[in-house]
Amino acid sequence: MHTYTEENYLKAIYKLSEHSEEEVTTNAIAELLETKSSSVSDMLRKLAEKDLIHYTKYRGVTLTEAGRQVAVRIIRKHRLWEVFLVEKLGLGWEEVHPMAEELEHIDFERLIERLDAFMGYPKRDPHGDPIPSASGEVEMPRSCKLSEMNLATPLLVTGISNHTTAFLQYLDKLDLGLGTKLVIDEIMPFDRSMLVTINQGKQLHLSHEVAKNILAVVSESQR
Amino acid sequence: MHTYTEENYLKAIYKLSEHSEEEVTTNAIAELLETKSSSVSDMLRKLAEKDLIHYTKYRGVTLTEAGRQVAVRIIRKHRLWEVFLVEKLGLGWEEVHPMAEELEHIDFERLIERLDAFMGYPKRDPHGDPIPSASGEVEMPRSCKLSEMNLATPLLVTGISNHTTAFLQYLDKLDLGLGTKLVIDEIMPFDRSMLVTINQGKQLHLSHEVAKNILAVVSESQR
DNA sequence: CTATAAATTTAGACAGGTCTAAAAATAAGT
DNA sequence: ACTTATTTTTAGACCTGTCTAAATTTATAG
Ligand SMILES: [Mn+2]
Ligand SMILES: [Mn+2]
Ligand SMILES: [Mn+2]
Ligand SMILES: [Mn+2]
Repeated sequence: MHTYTEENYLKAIYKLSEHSEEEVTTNAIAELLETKSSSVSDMLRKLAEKDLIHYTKYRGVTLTEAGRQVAVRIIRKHRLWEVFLVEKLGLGWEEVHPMAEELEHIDFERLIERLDAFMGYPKRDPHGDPIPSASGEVEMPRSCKLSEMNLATPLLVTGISNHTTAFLQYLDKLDLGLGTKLVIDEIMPFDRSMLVTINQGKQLHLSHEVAKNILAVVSESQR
Repeated sequence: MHTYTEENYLKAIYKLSEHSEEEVTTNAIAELLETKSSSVSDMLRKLAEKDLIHYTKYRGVTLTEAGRQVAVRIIRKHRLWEVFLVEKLGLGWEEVHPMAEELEHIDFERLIERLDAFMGYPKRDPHGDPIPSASGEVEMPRSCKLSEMNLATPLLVTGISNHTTAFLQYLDKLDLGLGTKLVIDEIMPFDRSMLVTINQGKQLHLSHEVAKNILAVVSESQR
């Protein structure tokens, strides 16, 4: 249908516009895709030609409905494969992302549908991200960055917004993962690092950078 | 490592040299890959440059050991994925080949190894083809074409050498698959079609073209 | 051995994608 | 408003892989 490259551009634009209403910039895409902005400019022209994006030169881009459908479908496949790799093949959540980056481009309706069924129609991937439905709906979870939450409130870790191997391995070492209960005990003003207690036990010291990449909700159990 | 295209050429050369000692010709590759012979010539020059094939202009090609390793590894992945698609996802043997054509290019050592383990280290794919080992050994099954076997001998179907959807669906309709026991009752001299009895029951009429693509061995039970 | 046919390779063009360097447009600073 | 800095786009080149048409080599048939 589309080339792998086109798909990667559409996915990048989707991810960059996911959490804000602003137009996506050429440089932002170049940085995410580790390519040059001149290459991005070129590709934007082509994608606009195919009506996959709205593009005004020098002004940035947004996805058209057609472009959004393509992007969401890729993300659906990416996350379904990640569930498979972790749940069925027993691979670690820190190593599956690069594999899913390639598997996501394979496009057979029956394969996706069967994979979904085999996994029991999962709602979230191993990093806590929502799996878009076959019709392209994405449930936007209302979790917040740990770095923006309040002291002394029972919290539940529901997502990780940095999928690099290094970061996920670090969380493993800390014994911190999806479903971990935690309370912020103290926030250091000078570097915004924090002390937290996990699962009513061990106390950890998390840098602001780490806390920014952990998503949490206020724990149900206290309501 | 290599591009998908290079991999497809190496696989094609492997398949064409699998059952004969002769050099593989440019035209044979072009036909298998549904491309033009001028494109093949070009690619052969590049593959020889990378020492993946032995190539003498106008004389045909053979794989080097390095080239063979690449080809066999692709085939290993192709067949492992086919087992997964049929055994775990419940897809039909007639529809998995195009999917495996794409999955075979995804190359992560740990993924292959885990997939192999998940499937219980299968020896054959859903079409009866042997799955190469991780170290590149391929057990060459000594089955023969049904079209070349003798009358009145108990036979066992062990492989299918045509993976097209149309052919496999036809076999499904005939109730003929891997593991089917059969005896050749009669061979019509004028068109070499044959009457066979399967599983000691139904009698079928198979064209020579069909019989050529069914692989069988003399059934153990009679020895 | 020579003429023709078949197979193969080369030449030249093109499409998709990337890069560097240069030009153009927009944003920022005073 | 004017000048400078930043962002973005264009120009020109290159790489991979494909094609058609033409040239070359090898095979086949008298
Ligand atoms: Mn991922
Ligand atoms: Mn994920
Ligand atoms: Mn196959
Ligand atoms: Mn097969």
